[in-house]
Amino acid sequence: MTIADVARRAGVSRATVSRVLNGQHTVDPVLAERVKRVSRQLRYQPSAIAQGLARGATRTVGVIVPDLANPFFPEVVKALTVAAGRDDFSVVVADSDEDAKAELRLIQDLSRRVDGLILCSPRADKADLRRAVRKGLPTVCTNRLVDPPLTTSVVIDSEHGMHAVLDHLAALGHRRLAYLAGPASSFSNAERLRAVEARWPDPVIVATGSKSADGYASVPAALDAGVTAIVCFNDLVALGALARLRALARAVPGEVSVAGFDDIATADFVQPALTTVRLPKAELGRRSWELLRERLGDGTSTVSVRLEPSLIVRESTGMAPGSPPGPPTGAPLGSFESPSSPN
Amino acid sequence: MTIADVARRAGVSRATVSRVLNGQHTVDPVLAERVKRVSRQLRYQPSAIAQGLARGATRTVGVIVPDLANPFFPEVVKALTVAAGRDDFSVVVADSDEDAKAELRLIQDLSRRVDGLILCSPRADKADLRRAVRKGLPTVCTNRLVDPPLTTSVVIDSEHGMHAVLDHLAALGHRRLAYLAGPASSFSNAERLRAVEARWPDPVIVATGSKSADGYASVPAALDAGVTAIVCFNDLVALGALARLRALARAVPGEVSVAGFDDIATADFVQPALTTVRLPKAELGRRSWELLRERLGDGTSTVSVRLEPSLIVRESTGMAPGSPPGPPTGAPLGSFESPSSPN
DNA sequence: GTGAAAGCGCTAACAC
DNA sequence: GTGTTAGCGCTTTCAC
Repeated sequence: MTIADVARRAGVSRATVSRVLNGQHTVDPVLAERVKRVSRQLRYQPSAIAQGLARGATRTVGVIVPDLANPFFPEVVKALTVAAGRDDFSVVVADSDEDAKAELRLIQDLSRRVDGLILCSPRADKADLRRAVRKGLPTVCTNRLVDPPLTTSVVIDSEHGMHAVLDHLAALGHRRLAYLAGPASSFSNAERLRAVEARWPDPVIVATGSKSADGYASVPAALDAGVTAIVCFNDLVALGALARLRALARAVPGEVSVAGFDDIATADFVQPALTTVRLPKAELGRRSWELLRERLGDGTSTVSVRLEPSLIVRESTGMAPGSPPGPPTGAPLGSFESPSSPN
Repeated sequence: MTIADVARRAGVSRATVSRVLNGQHTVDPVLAERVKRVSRQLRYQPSAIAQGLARGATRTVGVIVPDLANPFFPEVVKALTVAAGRDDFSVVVADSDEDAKAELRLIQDLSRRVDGLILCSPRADKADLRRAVRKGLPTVCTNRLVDPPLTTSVVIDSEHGMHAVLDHLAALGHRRLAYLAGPASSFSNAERLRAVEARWPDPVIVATGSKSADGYASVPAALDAGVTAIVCFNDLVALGALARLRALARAVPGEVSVAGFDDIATADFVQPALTTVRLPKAELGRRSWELLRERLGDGTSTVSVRLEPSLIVRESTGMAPGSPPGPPTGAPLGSFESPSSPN
């Protein structure tokens, strides 16, 4: 079932079929109608492969994420897909399983079949990334700055987000705090880590991963250091931490407060509901697409975008044990939102 | 950067380059080495598009899921991707957002660019599905039987799974039970629904969706009917139900027991830990690939596979209020696992 | 307005 | 062994 079949049955040339099917208005309405009818009854579907080769473009973009099982990424991908779809682009998703090598392989593989790439929270190191993307196709990164002129990024103001939780916790009277640090290869983690260390006196840093099981495993280390507050790399880790604290019979937020990052849907459905730094997931996806679309066009837009997170205070954070009753001495923060702004 | 560039620089024909790069051993080792060296230093990457057109096959399969944000699907997809990767196939994932129309569009779109399709829990109706897949490329469905000879499936024995929870609940003394039914378009839901109605006397059926917010919203209706046990379409819904019960100050499992389906990772990290029917997600993915691979080969393997779920008893289910203390009268079930078996 | 023909980058007969 | 050649299914000048 090729364009030739349609052309023959419609008594026109393949060129004409192509014109009609691509909405060129330069065709006799009568012929156009005939072509449409025939291709409909033949259930003709042009081969995207052949179109891709002939056009030199596939109208497809690839997005690579470290872990689809972390609901954060699907949220971003969904918004991205909708936005790209509006511009008639398809998106294909791939999961690197938090593995830098696999990520690099996926970049290579996808590069051969798509018009552009969106790397969500890429884990590969700078040099490898630069090499993989070099001379390659239009690429945008989310959650990471990579060689700015080469690649354009949409990032989150992690410092702001971290400061927001930290100030909130300080106002509640907490003095000893732990940060459950995520993957060493995560740029967001590095930024968050830097922000805690800069803002909080002598924080306890516990290296962990990005999954609930990691959070579960890391709680004892934090507790041993005598903390009353635990800030986690992400919500999945925070969920694990909550579970461990419960297993250890530590009241949350009575004895220890817990906060996460991301604001995945589940954060609001657990007990106690999770206080977290919400990242604008949908906007992250949308903006990523917009940036990529620009690069796909003229090619050399070099602006990056920075989005602002917002603190969502729920039930997992409260007064530090032994703090004076009544409102905290710091300014009440509550749940504040900051508008995101381009940069 | 095409194969012609490599050929020129290596002083051979394009055919030879192609042979070398495709691992044909029919080439002079000296030439082969030279070709490899040149293509390496030119950083040559064959165009998957051109290869696809020339070979008539892309070595890529598409998988369509209703909702990537439900961790159940990423688990399946991950296992599927690993299995396909072992056979040198790439996987592209698409999310239909629980929308039958979108799903059909995705089938159409992907059909034009992949060698085979895996439809996870497809939501479109039988007729549309049959039409979309008809004469189309090799397809396998998971979680749904669709026109068996046309499409081959890997399904879960939902009846068995439902019976397991139901028996467990009955043994705990429950008499009034609600089933929070998922999307009407879900085959799994239809099967589970049929199983409750066949096995439980006068169950309360509450129509809901597939997300936590749906579960949250549906709890009052169940409570109004005076139930002491709630079985949910999936774990996400169960998480929402748990949250609502807490908001309503109903003790779980003291006053009401809750169970889900799937066993997503989070099920074990919430409070109380969720009793659920575990579906063999990894095996679902693996078997789907194996079935598709067979169809990709000779083409007409027509066997389907049925996998067995297992009841995982955690903390969200307990004795019905007012039941006699001591062990339940029914046979103790605990957490039992049944080996999955082909069919 | 329409068709013929060239070509996208690759593979695979088929000769040599 | 290796090169020549003919496509794969489509788009797109370029004549007519």
